[in-house]
Amino acid sequence: MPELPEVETIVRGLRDRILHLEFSGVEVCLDKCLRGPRRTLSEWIQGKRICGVERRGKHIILSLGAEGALFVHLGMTGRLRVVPSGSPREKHTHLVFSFRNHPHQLRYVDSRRFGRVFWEKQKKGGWTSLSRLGPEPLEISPSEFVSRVRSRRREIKPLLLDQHFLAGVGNIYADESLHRAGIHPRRKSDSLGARTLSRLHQALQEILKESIRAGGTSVRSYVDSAGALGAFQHGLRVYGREGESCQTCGRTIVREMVGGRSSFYCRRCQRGPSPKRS
DNA sequence: ACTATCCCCTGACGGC
DNA sequence: TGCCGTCAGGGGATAG
Repeated sequence: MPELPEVETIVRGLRDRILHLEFSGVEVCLDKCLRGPRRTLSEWIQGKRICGVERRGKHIILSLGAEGALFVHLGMTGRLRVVPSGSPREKHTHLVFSFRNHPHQLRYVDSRRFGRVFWEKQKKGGWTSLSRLGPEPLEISPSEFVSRVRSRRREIKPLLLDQHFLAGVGNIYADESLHRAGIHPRRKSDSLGARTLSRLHQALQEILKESIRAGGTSVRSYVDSAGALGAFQHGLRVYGREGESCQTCGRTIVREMVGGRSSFYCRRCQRGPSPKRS
């Protein structure tokens, strides 16, 4: 599941490998991953140069300068890989981008098909397709974060996962930061105190930065643009650790659905909003 | 403005 | 060994 740290890792890798290259074409093997007509993409991309590789939330932005940009959201299992043009295509390769005078291709692979690729012409006032995203967790200040959380009335975990509220946090980092901050995933956002939320803000930033430093978390299928695994899965304290002991207090970590998502937490370190549930 | 539910799709996994 | 049913999961759509 590529979340912010994984996407950041991919973006940094792509920056090293495809920045300044000029697209010579794209082969579309699966229309459904495109938001927009394929003819538009192939015509439009032809001869354009990649002048920036950026991230916004979980989106990868290949900037084509004054012309516009190409956006990639990797969904659950999406990958962007830079590989030699002659190398065998892995299963579920949906898009193959080629470059002028360059021996490598950029390939988009996605077994689950939840990812998508879209493009937009440059216009003033930012990208329309990203305009609804919330602030970046690594850029928002503690006080903004606190007031933003307290202005809503929702369970804290689903709120953290809401990309309109905050852009880039997914299931892994929501669970990890709530554990580090000692907050139960079902606590109502407006019931949390300023000190508690400052702790959450700090935990979130620390964990995201630690994971970026480790090259992301490789659970399931994640690899970076060069095919390398991340290492932050070794730093996870609760995610995927149902039945194991909490490293802080020793109590067994539980898994429970919150807002429709598996949530891993420690009942001692993260006290619930009510002692029972039904 | 928020919640619940469905859908997309495939690999992994359990049962037999 | 293999077939089959079940399910997770990001996010968009839709209904309430």
